[in-house]
Amino acid sequence: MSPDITFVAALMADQARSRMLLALLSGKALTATELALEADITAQTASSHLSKLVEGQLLVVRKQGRHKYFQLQSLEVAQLLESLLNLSSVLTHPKARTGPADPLLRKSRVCYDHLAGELGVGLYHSLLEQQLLAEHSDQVMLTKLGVDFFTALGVNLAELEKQKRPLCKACLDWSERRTHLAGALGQWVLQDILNKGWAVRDNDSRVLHFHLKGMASFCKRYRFRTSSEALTGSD
Amino acid sequence: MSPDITFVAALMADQARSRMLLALLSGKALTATELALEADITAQTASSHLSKLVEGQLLVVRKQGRHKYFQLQSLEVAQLLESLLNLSSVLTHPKARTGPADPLLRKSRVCYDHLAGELGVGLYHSLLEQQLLAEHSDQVMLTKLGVDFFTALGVNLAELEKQKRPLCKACLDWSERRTHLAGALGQWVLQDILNKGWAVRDNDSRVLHFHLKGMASFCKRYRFRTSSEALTGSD
DNA sequence: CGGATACTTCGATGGCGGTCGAAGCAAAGT
DNA sequence: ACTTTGCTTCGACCGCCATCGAAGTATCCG
Repeated sequence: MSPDITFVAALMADQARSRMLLALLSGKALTATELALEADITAQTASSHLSKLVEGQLLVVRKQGRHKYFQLQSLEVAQLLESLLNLSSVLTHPKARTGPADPLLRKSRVCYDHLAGELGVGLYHSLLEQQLLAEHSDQVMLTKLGVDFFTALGVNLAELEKQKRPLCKACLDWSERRTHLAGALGQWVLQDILNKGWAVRDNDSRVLHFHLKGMASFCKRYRFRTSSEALTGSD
Repeated sequence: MSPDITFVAALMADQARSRMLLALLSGKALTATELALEADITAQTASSHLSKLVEGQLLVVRKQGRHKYFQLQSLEVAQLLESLLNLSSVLTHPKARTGPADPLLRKSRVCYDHLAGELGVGLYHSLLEQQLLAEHSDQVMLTKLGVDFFTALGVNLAELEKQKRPLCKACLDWSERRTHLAGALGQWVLQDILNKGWAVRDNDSRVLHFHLKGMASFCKRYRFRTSSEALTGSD
């Protein structure tokens, strides 16, 4: 018997709630007040909606003093949101290619907590081709070579593996129609990019702006070429 | 600016409408009366809902005499439905693997109009490995080798290419987290499987039941092995 | 041609749920 | 200790929309 899809759909069918969910798609944790501003509603209305989203298991909440920080519950929630964005975009602009219309978003964007878009997919497939990563059925895992590779990069794999989430997870990428890397390792990669200053997050969207040298370093590190080496952003 | 996702979500947030949409996920064309039965509502209510789904571009309708046949508008609609099914399933049964719970659905099922599940993914990747198919960015296309391969199978590629849809299209598979083949060629493959009697459709679900010999023939034809050669269904 | 069937339209009904003013509790700051 | 800020709860209001009886149009069949 099919699961009931109306429950989840209804949670996303409200303007205020959808705005808050989309604001969280960048993977950031936002407070109730910030989300109320995002959705342009009062604090009490936001409180009511957020309660529904948490009970509905689409969001998780963490309390710090008087502040409550909300985040998307899982990668699956993020993916559904991207899927909705995709279809909504197609219906609005039928001639558009799959995925976000914005070329910047297509190139590199934050999906939840990891790198997506052309660069995200390029990374994943490069790792596959170099046999650092292996797919088996719906599982993805590092090979022995891959373990050595990332260990040499300074990744504490033992620590990452202690997390409740899988180390490597395949995330379906809507702009590229292929897979990019999610999971603890995917998150590490994004964090590393940011820590190294190779790219910066866009405050108002999910775009990840790579610098010229940052892009080159990223591609060199993971050994692949992009379809275009031309970049936005300054060095 | 993000597209408005509430419109699509709201169309799927109603019990009656979601039932009708899911009934159409197998790719069949159903009449308004059949859909009203599916959703357990009166003809007038169904008419009202179907009108919304057609105007909302989730369904297309074809009139034959006094009968009106409805179908899902596109692969994207099917994919969003699968994505919703997936998350709804995860929320209901957190320990479940991604994708349908039913092993039969995971093995081989109809996704819209083509083969999905383990077999669908196996096919796609086998074609890639044999270099009959090539991926480039978000496009998928037959290679010269691939053209020869399918021509030798009796596929009229010139005819398929005349269709408004792409010949090959990557469809993201929720149970396998990888890609299976959609598009005109994906449809041809499914039709060929059915025409040859290698498998039969399940009347009450999207399961595709392969016969023992049919499975062997399919794997031999496309040159790949499944994780298990054991099958349900009789020869 | 008349009756049956498929589907549509109209309009009324009533349940649902988003919204916010008012009030309250908890944490932080002065 | 008092004030400010973050967030929650309560309850009333009102707009939205699914639903179906009634009636109508179009097509099919004997």
